Amino acid sequence: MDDEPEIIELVEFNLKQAGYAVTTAADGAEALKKARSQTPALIILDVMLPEMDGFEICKTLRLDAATARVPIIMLTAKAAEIDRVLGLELGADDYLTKPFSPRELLLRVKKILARFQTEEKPKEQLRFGDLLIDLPRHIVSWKNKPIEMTATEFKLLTVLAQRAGRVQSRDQLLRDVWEYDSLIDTRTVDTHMRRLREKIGGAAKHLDTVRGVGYRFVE
Amino acid sequence: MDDEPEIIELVEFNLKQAGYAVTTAADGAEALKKARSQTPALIILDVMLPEMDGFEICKTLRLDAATARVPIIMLTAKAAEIDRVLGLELGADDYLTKPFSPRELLLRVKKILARFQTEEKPKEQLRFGDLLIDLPRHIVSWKNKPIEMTATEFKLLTVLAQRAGRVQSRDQLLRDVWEYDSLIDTRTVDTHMRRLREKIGGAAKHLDTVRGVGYRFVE
DNA sequence: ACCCAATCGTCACACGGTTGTCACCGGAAT
DNA sequence: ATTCCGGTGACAACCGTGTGACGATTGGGT
Repeated sequence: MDDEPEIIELVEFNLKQAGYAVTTAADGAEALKKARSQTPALIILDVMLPEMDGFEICKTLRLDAATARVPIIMLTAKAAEIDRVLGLELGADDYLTKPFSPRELLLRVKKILARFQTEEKPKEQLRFGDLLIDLPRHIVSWKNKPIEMTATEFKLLTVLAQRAGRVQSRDQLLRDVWEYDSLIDTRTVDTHMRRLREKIGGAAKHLDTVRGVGYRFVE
Repeated sequence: MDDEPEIIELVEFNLKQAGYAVTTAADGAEALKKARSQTPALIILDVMLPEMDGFEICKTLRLDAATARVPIIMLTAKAAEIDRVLGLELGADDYLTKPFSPRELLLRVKKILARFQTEEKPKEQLRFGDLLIDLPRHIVSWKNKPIEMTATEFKLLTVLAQRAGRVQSRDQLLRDVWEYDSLIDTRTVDTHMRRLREKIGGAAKHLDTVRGVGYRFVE
């Protein structure tokens, strides 16, 4: 599902060669329609598409119950987009940066399919020592005692924990936690970090401030 | 990474002769461990190995995110194995049948490295001997001990290290590190270089002053 | 419909670390 | 010998972050 014919053909040829059944789509609308009716085992999606871009399609696929669980591999030209692609907002399962080799493509496809066939879902729980974050249940506990927190605080903690070790700038956090771009002050992040730290008590040692850069969850 | 000492030596000698940095491993477990910690640019793997055979190692390397993208050349005695080696299941990038000539080995190595250099992602880590710069984590360590530094110092070090070997003028550094054009004195760079050198201690040997021109990171 | 509590975004203030600048000095280049 | 350039120490201004408080909004309960 791509705009550039050569890339479509390259992907299609190699996957068919390897024995996979392939369906292609010329634009976003067609892609969504086919994905919904056929529920494929895997979707390969180019970021650059006519009309609706790959990001939009990815989000839409995730919202529809019929396709929400189908793994998605994104094709992107920019390495800078990787974080966003794999992040919460889009939730792609893997990516390939153009140009890529056929072998690379097949490897990714095989890896993703293998992972999903063994029912290994994206993690539902994050554990760091005594800190436990249960995503579907929306529960955080410290030393087996539940910690009350608001939805925003939960999401902030989740985003940081899922990128454990990597520093997240305030802008990045605003995008991923608040989900719309910087209509709000970046200092708001500070306030929420403070409230989060107060509430999680001892687990606050996981929340690092990296001066001049942002915040980081350390294990 | 081979069992037969002569072959290991042959490969190692010839690659070093050609200017490549080589690490060897005596068995599969050691190979996996080293591959994971060093993430080499290329792995040469003998099919015949004690304990775990080359096929297993190849599969394991492909499954680990740290080594999944590293190209692999397999050494095999049997021409009949070639299909399997290059096929999807193993996904090696090339092979050599024993016996092979040093010239042949070098040709393959060169070819594979050239192919893969074009699809490399921007590096997340820079390593120079005992000095490690981790960009997403925003951490610098020397001999595995973290070094505290400010955001500006980190960026200065990063910019220099990413252009390792090439001299950067003070103006260039002001543009790339401070990101706006020379509202500040070029001598400010000197001060930051001093502070950086103080903090990174032994690693300061990497930071060269090129009199009359600027600064350079040497490996 | 009304009230109350909880949550959220913003602001002002304070403090400490960080940063840019300068003057001075020693050594390299000519 | 002289000039020029980079290293060094000191310092004041500034910036970034933590913090307490406040008003707006929301949502649930009565």
